[in-house]
Amino acid sequence: MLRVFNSVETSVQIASWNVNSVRTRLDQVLEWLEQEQPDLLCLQETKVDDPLFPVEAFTKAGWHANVHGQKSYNGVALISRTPLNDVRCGLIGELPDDADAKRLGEQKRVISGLLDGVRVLNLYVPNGSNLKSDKYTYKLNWLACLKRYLEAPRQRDEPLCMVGDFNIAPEARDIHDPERLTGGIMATDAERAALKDVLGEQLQDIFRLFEPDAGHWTWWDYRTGAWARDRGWRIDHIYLSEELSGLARSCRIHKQIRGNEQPSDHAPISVDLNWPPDDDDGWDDPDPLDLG
DNA sequence: ATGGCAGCGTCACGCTGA
Repeated sequence: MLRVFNSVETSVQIASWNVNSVRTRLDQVLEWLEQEQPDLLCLQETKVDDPLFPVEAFTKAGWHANVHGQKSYNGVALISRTPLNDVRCGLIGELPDDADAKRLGEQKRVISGLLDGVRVLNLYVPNGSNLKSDKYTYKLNWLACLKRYLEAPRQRDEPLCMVGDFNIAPEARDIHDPERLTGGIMATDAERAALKDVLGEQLQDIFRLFEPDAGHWTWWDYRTGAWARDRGWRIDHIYLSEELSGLARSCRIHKQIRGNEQPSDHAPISVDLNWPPDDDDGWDDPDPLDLG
């Protein structure tokens, strides 16, 4: 819920976590919510059909759950302290009679809702498998569809917080071994260009506003002892539209969660925003870079 | 160059993820 720091300053925390099965990770998710108390947690890879989603466990703990899932694969959810407004599932609905969008919507990868007037868009971008796979083409098509979705007038008018598992490392500094891995899946020029196209001039990778260095990862492969060797990728991101990016106080990767017993292969990420903006207190807003 | 680990569905192992 909104935390009041003084009479005029409020803050909202939005988080994202690919949990790799919400049922297997349920206790860890509830524990993290209890500790961190975000206003909204966006989940990806819930891997469960809606009737089997453990809604009650969240309700009992005082959370609201909006779900958009499927059996075994994909699946996204919004877990919030207060009810969200105008929850929408999928990219379709904004692109009338678009067969391509409908086909891409068969996989449950998108859910969004309004939190205090901010459109929070929770994404699970396709992985793409390998460069020769049909899934790779699907990934690029999916990103092109997302771009058109964001360009629709209704989307452009709302302050946007776009979060999730993007399955793309935007730059060399987002991979533990860029020399070896650049050009492979999650690090091709085509994927990076498609993501840049989605972002346009308006959406900022908010983690990079606070941390320019390499060595900050959100995903560590289960195999090859990647976690023990800290060989990771930064593929989970938070993007903010122009009116929000100046209000970010911090952006954190909750790395220690990857060290849990039976962990997800992803760590949560979160952003703290001064929201709603305070514009009538007679003081200049502090530079968020000075607060890191 | 390849596989490795984990979860799912369904009960021995193939599919998928990243």
